[in-house]
Amino acid sequence: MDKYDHKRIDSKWQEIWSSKGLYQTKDEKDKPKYYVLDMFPYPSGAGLHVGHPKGFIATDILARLKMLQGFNVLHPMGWDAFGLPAENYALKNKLHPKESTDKNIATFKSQLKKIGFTYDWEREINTTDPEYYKWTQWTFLKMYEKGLAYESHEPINWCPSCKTGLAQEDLEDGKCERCGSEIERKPMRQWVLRITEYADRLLNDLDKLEGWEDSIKEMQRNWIGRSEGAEVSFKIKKQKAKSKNENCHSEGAQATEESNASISSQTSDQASGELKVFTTRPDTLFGCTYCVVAPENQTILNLESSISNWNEINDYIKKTKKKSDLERTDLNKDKSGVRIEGIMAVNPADGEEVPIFVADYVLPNYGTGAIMAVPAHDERDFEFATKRNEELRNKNEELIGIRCVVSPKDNREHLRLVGNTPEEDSQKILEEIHRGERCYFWKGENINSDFLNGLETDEAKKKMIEWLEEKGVGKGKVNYKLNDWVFSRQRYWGEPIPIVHCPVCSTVAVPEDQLPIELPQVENYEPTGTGESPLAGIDEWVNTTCPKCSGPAKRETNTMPQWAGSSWYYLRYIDPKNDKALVDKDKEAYWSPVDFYVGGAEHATRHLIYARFWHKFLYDIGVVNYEEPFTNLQHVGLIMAEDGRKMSKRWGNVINPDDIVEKYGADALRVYEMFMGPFGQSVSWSTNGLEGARRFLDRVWNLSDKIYEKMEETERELHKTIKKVGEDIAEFKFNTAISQMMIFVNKAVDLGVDKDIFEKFLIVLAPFAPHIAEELWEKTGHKDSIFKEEWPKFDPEMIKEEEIDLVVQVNGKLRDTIKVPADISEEEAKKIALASKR
RNA sequence: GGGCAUGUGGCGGAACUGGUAGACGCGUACGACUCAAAAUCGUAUGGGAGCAAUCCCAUGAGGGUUCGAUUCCCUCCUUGCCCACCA
Repeated sequence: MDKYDHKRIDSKWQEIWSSKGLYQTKDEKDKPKYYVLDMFPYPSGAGLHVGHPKGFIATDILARLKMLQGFNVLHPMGWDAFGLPAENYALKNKLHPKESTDKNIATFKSQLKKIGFTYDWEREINTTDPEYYKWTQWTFLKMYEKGLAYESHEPINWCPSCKTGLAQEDLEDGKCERCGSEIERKPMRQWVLRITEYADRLLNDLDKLEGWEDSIKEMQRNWIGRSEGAEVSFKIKKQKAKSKNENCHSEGAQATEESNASISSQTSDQASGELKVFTTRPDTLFGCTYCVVAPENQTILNLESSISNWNEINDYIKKTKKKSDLERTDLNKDKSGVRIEGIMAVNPADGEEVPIFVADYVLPNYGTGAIMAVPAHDERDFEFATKRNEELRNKNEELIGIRCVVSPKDNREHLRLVGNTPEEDSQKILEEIHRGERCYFWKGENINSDFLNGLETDEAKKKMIEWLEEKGVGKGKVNYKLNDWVFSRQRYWGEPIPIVHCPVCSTVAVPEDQLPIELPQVENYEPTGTGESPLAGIDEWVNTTCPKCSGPAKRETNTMPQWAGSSWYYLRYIDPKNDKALVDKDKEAYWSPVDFYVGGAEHATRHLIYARFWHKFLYDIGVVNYEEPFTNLQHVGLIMAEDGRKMSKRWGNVINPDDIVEKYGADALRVYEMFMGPFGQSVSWSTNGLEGARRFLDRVWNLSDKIYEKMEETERELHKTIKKVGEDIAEFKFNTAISQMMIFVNKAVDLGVDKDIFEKFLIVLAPFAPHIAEELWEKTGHKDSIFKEEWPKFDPEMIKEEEIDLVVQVNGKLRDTIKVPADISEEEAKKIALASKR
């Protein structure tokens, strides 16, 4: 007989599938739909390595299973071709991004086609196609219309090497995620999307996403970073001339009492402003002994005239600016800061005047950029106060108070929870806080806090917020770590932002019927580094007329970030050629949402948050009918090189799927990648393992020549296999599915099979190894594709074990193993066991 | 520092809601076929004791619950990922 000739078989079936249009998806609305989606790749110059197709193989298996189960399946592919990586690659290789992108797409596509995917290439999309990005721009206009897209001049993250502003999400360790350069903070005009408006919905709807892995949901929760607390206003007053405390060179605790004594002393100095702070612990307001503002905070700049040591403050602000983000967030670094002389902040709770510092441990872009410091109950404040006090003590000046207002509860369980050894008791901790030797930031009971005394933390918080609101000096407030999305890039290779700047009408949206605003062809597309995009240099494109007044105007030259086009692409596959709408309503209603989405975990806090936000917006304006885009989400584990490192040109350990397909066949690659280990886990490539997969296919091939008679034992195994493979694919447990198929084949080789059993097995195998399955299906006498068949049903009777081994143990020791009927009752089993013991 | 994972033979990994740990694959050893090798097929393969039936030990470490724990609980350790002065 002939051998399994994978080269002939692979290309034969790939041709047949494509010429017959087997995988072209029709909108057959009488059938149930199933939408399986891969995160579309950006076509880099390096081409695919063997790790890329792993996720694609998985979705392909799922798609083929669903086809066999009678679903109308949508399984599309496209290209995320805009953005920095594509542009940097083009720059490096001295090519126009358009040319290099097209070339790379061609390479990727040919590589993918060799693996035999069910992609419907009629629906291929490309984010750089004007017919596609027309709708990206359209959505931007809608957001602008609703006030969700706005211009801002706040300092943002700037990558000096990529010469563009970046979003919070584009940083890694304070460095540019793409090139690793240290990020600078640079004030510049930019477009920003108000994603924070959706923060609560993005957070709360996570609970509805039962088909998402918990780890990814948790990452999103942390990224959104919701915290409840209060915003409190401190009045700013001119500092009185140095007074009674001048002579006080005592310890911190005593200084605290001194200042306690002055609580009610009212001054007649004029208030010269207000300092707003955010805190999650309004219950500790009575423990506030100073305030800190971030160096970037505008409040201090406005108070220049009242500040007596302005030069010193100004120096500090300048120094901070020079620090990179990395230096600034370096935790090991001592907390630096300068006291602002000449003004004091008034604690609204007790009227006490407390000093104000500038310090860079307070971040400008969280909360109000200013805090109330409670050193007795916050680690960072404690560290700062302790450090300052050392200096102050040397200078014989008044110390910063460390005032305890929360007493740990005298409860062993509680103390253990908050990280204290059981020997420590609350009294001892309390004494230490009082002496200013430690801080305590967990919950407890309020003391030294006037009307909060005796209340537990949660109640105290509530009461304080009520009180603040009543007095009009503060309010309950929720804050997020999530920042609004910095949406403009000063680069060439992105969607132009459809806005016109008119000297008369200022900022004007481009009317919808003028979309798309196409990216002009230019000679020089290198970034300028000036804060303007290279588009600014193209006069004939920049100069336009104002849509409102028809006067001369200039186009917006910033472009959108890479994440723009990928935030909604899954909707476009549903209706890729529609020039009237982003997506047809009926088609959207049929196909949406995506049933299963597979891609890298690195997108958990970028693409997946952006896409959810974009989708919710489209929901709000009635474009889509469902609030969440992806029902099930599964992340792919990386494939590492055989040496355990990441596959990379640098290490010379990259394996190209083309070579594997050539040598072992597409089906061997598919089976092996799914058999390597649990799908979500990263595993190292092993050529020996790959050979094992190929051996399995050879055994299947050889089995087709040994079809004789029906064997009950084999038939039983078949039914088990049908059940297990079907279930395992749905749970993405491909490794155990393949293991079960191997068990079946081993049994079939040993005991024999008949035609019926073998054919059913071929259908089960087909999603994994479609080429060989088609070939053998034809060989057994079928004319049509195996994928027109129905997924076989298993007979529960065939799966039941008739007898099971009952293990008899006495005191944990194995005494006997006896065969009993599988459906035995517990009592009977006991009887038999007891009888056998004797 | 916080969050989420993770830890099982020489290796990748199985083990359903607690029930004979090591399925399946790789590797290795021996055997068959061959003049020989490769490929293929067969047998064995966690460690220890024994001629053997069989027994003892073993799922990161240490405790606990249970007739019985890889699985549940507590303490600690390893490795990986994500976040990180977020008030």
